[in-house]
Amino acid sequence: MSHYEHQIIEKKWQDIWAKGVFRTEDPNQTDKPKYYVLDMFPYPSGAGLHVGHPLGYIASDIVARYKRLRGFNVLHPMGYDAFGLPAEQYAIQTGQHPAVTTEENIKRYREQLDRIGFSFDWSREVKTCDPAYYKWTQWIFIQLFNSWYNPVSNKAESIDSLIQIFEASGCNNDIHPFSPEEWKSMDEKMQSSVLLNYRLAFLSEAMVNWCPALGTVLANDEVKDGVSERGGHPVERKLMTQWSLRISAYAERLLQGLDKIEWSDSLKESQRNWIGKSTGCSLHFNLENPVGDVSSLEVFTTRPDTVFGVSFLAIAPEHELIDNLCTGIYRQAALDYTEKAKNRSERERQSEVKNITGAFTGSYVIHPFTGKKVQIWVADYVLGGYGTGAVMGVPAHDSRDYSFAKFFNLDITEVVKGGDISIESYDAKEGILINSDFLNGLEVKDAIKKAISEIEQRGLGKGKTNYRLRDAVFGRQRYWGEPIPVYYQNDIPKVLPIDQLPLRLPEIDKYLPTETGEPPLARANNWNYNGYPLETTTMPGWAGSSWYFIRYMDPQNDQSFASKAALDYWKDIDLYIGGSEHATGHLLYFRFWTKFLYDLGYIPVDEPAKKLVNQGMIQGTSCLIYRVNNTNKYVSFGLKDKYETTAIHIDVNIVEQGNTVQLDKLKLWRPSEFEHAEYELENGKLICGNEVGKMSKRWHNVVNPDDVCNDYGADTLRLYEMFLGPLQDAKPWSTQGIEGVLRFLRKFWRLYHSGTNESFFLSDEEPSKAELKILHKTIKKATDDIDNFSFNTSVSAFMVCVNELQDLKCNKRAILEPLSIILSPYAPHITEEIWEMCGHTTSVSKAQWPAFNPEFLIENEFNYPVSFNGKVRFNLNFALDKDLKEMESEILNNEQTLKYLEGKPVKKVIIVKGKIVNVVA
RNA sequence: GCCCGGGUGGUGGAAUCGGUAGACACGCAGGACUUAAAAUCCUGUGGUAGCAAUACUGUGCGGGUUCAAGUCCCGCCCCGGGUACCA
Repeated sequence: MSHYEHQIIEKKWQDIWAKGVFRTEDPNQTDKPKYYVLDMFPYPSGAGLHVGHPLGYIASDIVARYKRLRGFNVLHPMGYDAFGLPAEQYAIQTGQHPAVTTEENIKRYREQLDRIGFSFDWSREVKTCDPAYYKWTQWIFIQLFNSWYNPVSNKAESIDSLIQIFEASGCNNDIHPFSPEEWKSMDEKMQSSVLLNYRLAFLSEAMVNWCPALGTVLANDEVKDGVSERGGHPVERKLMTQWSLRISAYAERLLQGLDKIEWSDSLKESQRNWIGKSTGCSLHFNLENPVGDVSSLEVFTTRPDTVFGVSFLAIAPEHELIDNLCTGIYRQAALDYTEKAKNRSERERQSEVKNITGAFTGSYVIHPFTGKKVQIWVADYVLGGYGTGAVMGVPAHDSRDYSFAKFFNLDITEVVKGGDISIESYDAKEGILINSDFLNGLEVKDAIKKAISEIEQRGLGKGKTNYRLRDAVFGRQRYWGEPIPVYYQNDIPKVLPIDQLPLRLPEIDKYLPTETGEPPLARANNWNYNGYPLETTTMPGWAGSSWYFIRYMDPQNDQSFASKAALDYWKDIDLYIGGSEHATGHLLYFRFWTKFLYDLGYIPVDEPAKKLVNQGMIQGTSCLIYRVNNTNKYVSFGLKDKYETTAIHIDVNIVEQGNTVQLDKLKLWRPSEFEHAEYELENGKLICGNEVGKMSKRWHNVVNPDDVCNDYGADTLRLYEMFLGPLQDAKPWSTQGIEGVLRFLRKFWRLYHSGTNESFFLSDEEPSKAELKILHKTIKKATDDIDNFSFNTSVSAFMVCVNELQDLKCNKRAILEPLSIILSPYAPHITEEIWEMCGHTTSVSKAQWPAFNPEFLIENEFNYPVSFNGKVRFNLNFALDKDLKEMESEILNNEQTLKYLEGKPVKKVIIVKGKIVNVVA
């Protein structure tokens, strides 16, 4: 074979690899260090993979192959996040079992992945919908149910330890304190409901995001801008009894843990914002007229220093005392307002943020320090679900309070110097306190401390930390998810015994809720345990993905979720690659479950992934053609402004060079529309417009990697996706430039084919200094670039290397064999073929990464750019160890120097060794 | 609004520590080989002026630090992503 024929080579090696070349080594049989590189596993959708999906997989595969060459035992698995809404929606429409369609999709994904030449260890594949897998997801749920978060030891512990505390010393929290005797006298149901307030998996009545169109509840991260993330359906708030996970118990540790992991700053920042820690204090304002036994309103503030600037109190429309506080002539108007505010949907409230609304309740509180009467208002900018649902209004130093006070003409008292409160509020946390009695003259930071200590001393409140992070709703009114292993004995929720797992998903006739509105599982026959009804909601999509990285370590184990030996060897993920869209969902839940399992001693690490890299999205480039309105005529891009036109998306696969529509293919694509249409061309061509956006069927801009593999080969696809730009950046897909990569591989191939009739030939001659320099320069660059995830520049380094070796007509084995090893992580098929032609009988993936020898790069001279006042004028060659004084005099005596000095005296000569010379005149 | 990125040729991008801006690739122009095409190879390619050597100019805008700034500092403009009445 003298030509590079990618179809033949790639098929050949993929078949050989499928025999288990990339099987992970058993930790007991090897002393190699471990390296765990993981991709976020895909949801197998019916649409298959597009060219954007493999981007991260290619990067991780390069790292995996590189680490193997460096002598690591690499765990590089792949699997499927296989439970989820789309399969179920499809089942509802077609009646096909989601397990069947999911399995078909997985098969197609696998074929597509195999064509790209990934080195996954498929013997470790996991599927979250497999009962052998979800048995352990259910097992973890049971552990969560059987645990509570002990604030003293600051970790999760068995619920039994809490029961012991209750039996020995009762409970003295503010909400429902009880004595040991009272605890013992409670019946089972009462005890169970008390314990539910502590269990990490718990049943509670809570405000949830209810999506009527999907017929299910959604977690906070599954709702974007008031609509569901999947499908874009409206979401409303609804009070429901739901299974939830107490992630809020881990808020502080999830925050602290970020400091010790190597994740991108933007991603850590998203998680910090989502956790939303704020420190401040609670503060009680006594009511002028107490309501029953409630004598005060509690607010939470991060700015207790501004307490002397309070000119009103504002409470949320959901506040529990609202009915009691609305009094006198203001009562009706205030209640009307409350009712209206409560009925507005989340979406409306969000879209009308700028509108200032509120109503005076007619009630007052007494300012704890000044003794003055302060009005209580109800306002929808105060949220019922955060803090205490009540805030102190300090218009001078909070922009929302400021707009509110301006709108309703309330007092604005400046208490921190630094701004101009006649124009806007001064929110900054710096300045000197004024008009504030005992705080006067203090800096804000000190004033906050002083105010809190004063508040605590007078018994008005306490220093306090609040988190925005809410507990995660865990039940879904859906079929296609893990059944929750819970049954109800006399209405008391109990978890199934471990030996009853997995609790298999039952067969049902239809995948819809029952006529009475119960979840689909209620349709199942005999859905009970020993006659007691089983839970009918299922787990959310993120349950299985919260721990899958552990299962890959020991995927077939049926005694435990992974053996201790496997866990101790593999520990955590060294490199995790995936999209940033999971920042506040999956990546938070998976850290939470890891910390939980760590607390119970099941795993040896409390952070799942040491390093995380977000690959950017590959966007689609849509192609648009322009139809003249009310006609059947289409005009080329440059002519569209002459008419009133409508842009129409057409299939990108019938467009050449990014903008030339192939008319014959267009007519075949949609004959009814285009076969008999009229076309106005430019230079004989129909030119289309372009638009960059998400790659999706809807815009006809999906490019299938299979097509690219057919036309150019998997090695070209791999190199090209890496060459496009930095891994982390978003970039639109375009095949402009892919030819260059194919050309590079052909050149590379030709280096090894310098024999007669371009047959394979390598010379065993000693390589020259120049050849060794090129090779070692490239080894160094390739090594450094993989460590820095700078794959685009290493591809260009390979191109430079091949160009230079070609110029030298290099055909030396001592150069070209190591070159094929360092290229092999990027272009595994062509390098396997060449490695075999070189006479090796084992895979190039079993070779050793060539050692970099810096001696070959040592230069003894350097061609210095000589600049005058910073402008480079000419170059001079000097030995690198030359005496600087001598250099200086030689430069100054150079005839060109005289020319550029233009007679001016030399002030200074700066010589930076091996870099530059600058003459200052 | 706030937080995080980013702004460099016709295009994707490079410049990792403040030291020759534009590597590598695409595209384009010209040429070689060929009956022709494909493939391959060679030359040129930031802008302006010039036959050329060369000169001036040039990394979003305005200022600053420095012998030297795409890179550092100050002020602004624009683009992308995240997030929000979170007190």
